[in-house]
Amino acid sequence: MAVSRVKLARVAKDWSQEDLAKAVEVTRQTIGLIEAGKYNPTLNLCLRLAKVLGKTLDELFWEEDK
Amino acid sequence: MAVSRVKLARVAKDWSQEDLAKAVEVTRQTIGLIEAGKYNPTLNLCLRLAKVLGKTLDELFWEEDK
DNA sequence: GAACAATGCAAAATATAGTTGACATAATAT
DNA sequence: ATATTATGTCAACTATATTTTGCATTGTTC
Repeated sequence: MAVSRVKLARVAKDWSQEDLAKAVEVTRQTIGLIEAGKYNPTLNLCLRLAKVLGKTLDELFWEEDK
Repeated sequence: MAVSRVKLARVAKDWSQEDLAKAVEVTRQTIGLIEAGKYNPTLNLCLRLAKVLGKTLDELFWEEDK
């Protein structure tokens, strides 16, 4: 499966999982699980991730097709 | 506070809360709470809501400003 | 004005998002 | 080679999303 767009946006900023975790106030493990696609984050967390990564919700999480 | 865009999209389709709840497979109460802004739904539920309402995540949940 | 559909609200239960602490490993730096 | 940083994973815990049941209220509509 494709690399998560959260991970792409994170490494584009040269941030570690821990850097991102601190920026959105969750743990490193939570970021790891989200990037691994093993998780279903809440809307609030998605919004915080989008903001600190300089992306919109759609850019990080939307999938066009069916 | 402004009316939730989920509610606007729902009434635009002439659906009851229960209609929408069935379409995304949650309870009527969950829809009511989301529309009332008293809730923090999961990403999966947001995606299902967007799809059945014919909107994107950003159209329903993104806020530009700060 | 009784009957019914749509919504709001609330308490108790269940499922799962997110934490904490710890250990293992890979990569890189020194 | 060893110290350090970044990541994966796991078990046990806590917080909260979501369910279930039930009752109250507000329109309709007949």
